[in-house]
Amino acid sequence: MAPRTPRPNGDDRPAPAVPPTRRIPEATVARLPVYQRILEELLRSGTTTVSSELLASAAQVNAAKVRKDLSLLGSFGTRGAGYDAAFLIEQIDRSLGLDRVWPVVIAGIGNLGRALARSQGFAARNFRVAALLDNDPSIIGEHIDGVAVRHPDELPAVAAELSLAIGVITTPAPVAQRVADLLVDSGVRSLLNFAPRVLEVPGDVLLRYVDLSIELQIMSFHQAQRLGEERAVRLPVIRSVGVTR
Amino acid sequence: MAPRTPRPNGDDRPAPAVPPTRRIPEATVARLPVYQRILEELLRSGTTTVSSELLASAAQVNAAKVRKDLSLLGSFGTRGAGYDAAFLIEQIDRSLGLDRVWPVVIAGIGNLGRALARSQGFAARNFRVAALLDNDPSIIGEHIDGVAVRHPDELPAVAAELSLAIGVITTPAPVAQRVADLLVDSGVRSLLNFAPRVLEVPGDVLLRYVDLSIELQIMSFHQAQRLGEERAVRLPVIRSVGVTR
DNA sequence: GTGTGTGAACTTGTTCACAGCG
DNA sequence: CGCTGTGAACAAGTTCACACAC
Repeated sequence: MAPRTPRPNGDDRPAPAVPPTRRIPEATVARLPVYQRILEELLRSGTTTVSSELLASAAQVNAAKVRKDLSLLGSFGTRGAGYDAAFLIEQIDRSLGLDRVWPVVIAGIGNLGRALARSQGFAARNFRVAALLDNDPSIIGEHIDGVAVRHPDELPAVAAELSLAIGVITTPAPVAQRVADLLVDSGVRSLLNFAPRVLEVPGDVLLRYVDLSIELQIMSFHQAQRLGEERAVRLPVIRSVGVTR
Repeated sequence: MAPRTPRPNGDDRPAPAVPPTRRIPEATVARLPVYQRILEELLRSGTTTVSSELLASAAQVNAAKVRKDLSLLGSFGTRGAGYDAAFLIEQIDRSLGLDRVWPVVIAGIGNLGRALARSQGFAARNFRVAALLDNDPSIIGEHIDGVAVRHPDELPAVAAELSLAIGVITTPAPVAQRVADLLVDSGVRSLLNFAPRVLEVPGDVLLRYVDLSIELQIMSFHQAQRLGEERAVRLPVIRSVGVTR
């Protein structure tokens, strides 16, 4: 399956002399944008210094986790005081690679693609919607926030010109794989897939799913779980030492 | 910060005598919908029996993981043969609570809310878009796929009537918290938040984020990482003290 | 033989608890 | 004294490897 196994298991290199940044675990990377958002809100409301405790409670995580996460980026806090919000934002931005502009291409300009093209999510940070693709002749040529919708066949030319970094797939499921192939062939190395389809891409392409149906199913599980528990509570369960409360 | 700590840390109950189903780890729950989708595609293409190996390669995970995940639901495979696809789908559905209909309310009928309301994600499985909310008078009364858009003030009445289980928040960020409170007060116990805002909800409410901006930032990190690696290979990397910049 | 189901080893992620700096 | 930064303990999740059912 994996054609080019990147590091299947046995790591042989003793220690790669400290990579560009210290190795940041995946779980931490996923939390950094959350801290980022909270810090910005705090800054907007006049707070300049923030403790791990405060950040943690806002992000609904443990304070030790916040400190560990942040310490992976470097020693940016002041003992006894906390972190300088503005400075921390800058450091997180740098660690996440948000100190550059990333050109994004959206493929599939239906309801969702259109909504995303106009969304604040791109505009707010350093993401520029650089290209829009659709194969429907009645849509091609339309402009959304100043960017023209083009036919996928034009992608190779467009990609060369714009050095597209991130592709967003909002096509119907049946064509999602074809579109993914096209994007990958044009040099796009990160794909965000909104189509309800499991895609295959080469090992060096980062592929993430944003899938409404999967999210809903996970919620369904928890909801059902809860129902099960309630049922269990109503019937036997004798609660002796009960902290009735 | 956290007003009603639900289970801050120390769990006191010793072990609730085996819950409804055997305890299914969170990571497994997140993968079940993926297996589900693959199984359905296989079934559609005529396959009736499937091995953990095949499922794994389609889902891009390890075969042992598939087997462990599935064995948590029960012993549904046949040694030497594999799993019966149709039967397995049924079992996963049951485990995920998809053998009931879940009424869903969507709050915020902008570009995204509208796109979701029409989306296949809901229709395909047992989720019924039961209510749509928006406070814009020019939208209220509009029908989307047969469901009328109503004012949030009507929510209490609507909720009582429909026993809404899952709320989807697609409002602008500034009102997201208010809408969340409203939904929670009306008895909705699972929220899917698309607004770029960290929300506070009582401990017994399940809250998940689907956040374009966070997804993009994670992609940015990996993209930057990749760039860094390339550069690291090219240059000798002399790392003295001065961070001139 | 073939492929499941599962203990046991291992890896990753989380939390604790405290030394030490400001 | 307050709060960061981090080693060490712990928990969750993954992978291996193999007994065993078909």
